[in-house]
Amino acid sequence: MEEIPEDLLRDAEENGPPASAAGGDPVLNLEGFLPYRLSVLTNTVSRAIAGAYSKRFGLSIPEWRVLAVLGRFPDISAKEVTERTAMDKVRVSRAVAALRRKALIKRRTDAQDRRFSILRHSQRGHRIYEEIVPLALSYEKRLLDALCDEERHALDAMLTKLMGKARDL
Amino acid sequence: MEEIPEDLLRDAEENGPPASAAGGDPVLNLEGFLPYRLSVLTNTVSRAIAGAYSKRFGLSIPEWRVLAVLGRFPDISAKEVTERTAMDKVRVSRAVAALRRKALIKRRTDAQDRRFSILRHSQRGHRIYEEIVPLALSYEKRLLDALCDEERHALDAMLTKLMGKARDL
DNA sequence: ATATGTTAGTTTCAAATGAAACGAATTTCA
DNA sequence: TGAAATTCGTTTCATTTGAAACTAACATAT
Repeated sequence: MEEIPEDLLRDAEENGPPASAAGGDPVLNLEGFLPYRLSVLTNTVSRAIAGAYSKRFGLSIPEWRVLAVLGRFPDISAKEVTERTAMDKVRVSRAVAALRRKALIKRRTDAQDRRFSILRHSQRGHRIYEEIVPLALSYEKRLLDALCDEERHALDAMLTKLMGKARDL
Repeated sequence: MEEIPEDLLRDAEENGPPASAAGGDPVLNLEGFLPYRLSVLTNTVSRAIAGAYSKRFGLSIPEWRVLAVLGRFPDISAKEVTERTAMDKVRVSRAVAALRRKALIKRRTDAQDRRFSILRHSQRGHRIYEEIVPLALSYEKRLLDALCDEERHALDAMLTKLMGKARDL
């Protein structure tokens, strides 16, 4: 791994800051910090979903995402998959390779521009997709049970606004 | 890397599903699927923050989180850091090692129970923390500019509810 | 006391990740 | 034309990650 010189592992300074931040020092409350809360919520949700799908179907999250987007948009290129899944092209390339290895998707080459691939479900891939979709929707539904109908609409709008803002910053 | 047998790389089946999902087949709209939207938003936000802090201060996200939680709760153990950051103990262990290597935190050993460490900022670590906190808060503020005050309160409540629900599922 | 079990934190190892380099196909422009 | 630049997708390589194994310290029970 990495060498850790023994002298650097000793306490670096004998006098640290006071035990509780004194004066008007800025303090960040991690458990109320939006980026942190989003991260924890997302990881919890992703883990739950990934756990279920990887156990049952042997799919990683990137693989499932490619399968999902091809369910809605068959015959698109890897390039378009990257745009629609917000994954980088390396991840997409590897997910596509894995799905092809498992014979869950098929690839043709675009005759007009031979740099582009044309991807779609295989029959097996489509069957798995159709098996997963209700599970995914059910999980989302149960998660949204935490909110009333009005809140769900508000959340929808807010996520759109936040995403727009985040893209700008 | 991994061998991909040539025969598996060929199209697995000649007849896939129809180009657009026919009949009442379940279709999942990825761009409206809550777990996916959360993931994209979180990754966008995390990347923005991580980029700024790693460039300016050479901190990874786990390192920054440890520094952040120690700013609010000095003299806690690595165990308590894992609880307060929602990171697993391996990540915390490595982040703590890295921060000690950079002399940004100090570690003592609990005299009552010598399995526990007692962690706190070094002076340098505290200065960096105090430099980052306003940046973090400013980013959060600008992100929340996308919402009105009422929405901010509603979002706060909804995130709490969703997190509770996600933990249950 | 001593054996068994539990907990805090580290290390190991294999897999996932992403930046950068790359090859192939296409476009641009002199 | 054909040389340079661009784009799609893959591969390489170094870093990050986490599950499992591990060590050290402590707790419990016999």
